[in-house]
Amino acid sequence: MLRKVSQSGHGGRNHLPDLPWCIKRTFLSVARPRQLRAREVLFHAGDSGDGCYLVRSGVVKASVIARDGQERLLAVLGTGALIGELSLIDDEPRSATISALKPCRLLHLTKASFFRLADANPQVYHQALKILAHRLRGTNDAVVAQGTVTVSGRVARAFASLAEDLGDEQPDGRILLANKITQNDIAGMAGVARENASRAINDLLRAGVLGRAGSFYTIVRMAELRDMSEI
Amino acid sequence: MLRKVSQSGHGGRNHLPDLPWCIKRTFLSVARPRQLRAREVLFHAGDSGDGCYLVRSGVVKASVIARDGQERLLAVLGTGALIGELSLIDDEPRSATISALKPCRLLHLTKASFFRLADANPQVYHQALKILAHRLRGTNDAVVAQGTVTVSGRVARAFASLAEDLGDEQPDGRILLANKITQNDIAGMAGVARENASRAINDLLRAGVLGRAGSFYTIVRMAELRDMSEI
DNA sequence: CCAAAACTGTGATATAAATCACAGTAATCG
DNA sequence: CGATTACTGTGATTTATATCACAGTTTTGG
Repeated sequence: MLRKVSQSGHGGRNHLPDLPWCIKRTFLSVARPRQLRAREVLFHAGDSGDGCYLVRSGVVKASVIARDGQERLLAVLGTGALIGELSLIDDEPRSATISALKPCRLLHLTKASFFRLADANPQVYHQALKILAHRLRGTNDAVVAQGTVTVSGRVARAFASLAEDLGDEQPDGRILLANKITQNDIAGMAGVARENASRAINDLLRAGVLGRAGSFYTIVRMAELRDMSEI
Repeated sequence: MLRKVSQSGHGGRNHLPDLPWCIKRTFLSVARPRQLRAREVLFHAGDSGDGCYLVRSGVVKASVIARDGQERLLAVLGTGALIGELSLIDDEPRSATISALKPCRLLHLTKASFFRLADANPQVYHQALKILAHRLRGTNDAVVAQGTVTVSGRVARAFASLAEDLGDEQPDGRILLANKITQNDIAGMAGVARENASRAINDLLRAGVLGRAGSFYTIVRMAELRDMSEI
């Protein structure tokens, strides 16, 4: 989880803030543990589903398959992320597929438990609203960016979003993406062809905005990245 | 407001469902009236703002100006729409500019009143969560569509969204868009050049999916429109 | 009611990005 | 540890969409 950055920077896009204490407490008091092996699917888009999950450790991805078979990655989420809240709230089918990128420990909270606890403690409702509002700001921005920003900008945006969701700030200020990320992942998040993502990534590496060690990227100049992806 | 369609069809995208009774009651009990003249701006993106508004009559548009000066239209909203809920919840600046397309009567609900009432009646929280969850599903879809769907598909999607937000179902099943809509509006919603929106609209008119009377469009075959805009 | 302003339709051209093609490199697993 | 599979980089080509140009039409407001 990202620490300093997520707290200082207001501008997070698809970022799930560290869960507020009252939501965390809700989870810890009644949620049931669930394990995922690497590559295991938690649920598919379209499944009906009860309740939501908290990622206690590991990394998952949220994706949808477009009509033409292309996979669009919505986010890569690490420890502390909350997933499946939409179906918790509205009983509609899962809006995305969640699958594990590494082995995960999750906590599952049923709809019934959530509302029982929230009804008893409106703080929980208030925080849940904040979480959704934050996500909504992020997706609103993404819609506009998608139609306005160029390919390199969208690739920059993908990295910024990854930084928020699973970045780890180092002592020297760089942000380490604590998971192997492929060009396909980036392309899927930015909604561009893999080849063009490749070119854009290399531009960022050459410009020194990004760094790479193996297939682990680091973000060297976050501000610049944000600026590029700004709408 | 759309009636039959909004209730039968699950698939609404950017649609604000008719407000549930408990939210409506909240508004009616404590909100203060506010008038807008045509073209008047309620607030700009970036403004700080307290509280949210309910559209009692008239039509407004929500838009953002991209960095390059291009206006992106997020939605055109009619009677019954709720606007400004994000800042109500999280105290962040307004995420979009709201301006009146015709004279409007609004009701303004302050943050303090909202939370006072909601704390006393968790039903209100539950419904507010549902409203945000619904919007989030819509914007999630829009992000994917934006990157996946062709220009004509996005134009179709813009019309579908307008139908949800201010369509009026006629006895013969057609949906009348109860406001003058320009090609610029459609282009701004679809995120395409005006000229190309023009071509796509004319294709839809020729195909008989849309109809037009003056600058009032009607949706003749909603199912087909949805299908085209599907991701 | 007339002039100015805003909107529309459609061709011609330019351009960003997708797609194709393929060789080189790294990762996985049997 | 060697072989298959997955990932990466980069050129060449094609394609969808933006942009330009401009004439015709409607709407608006003084």
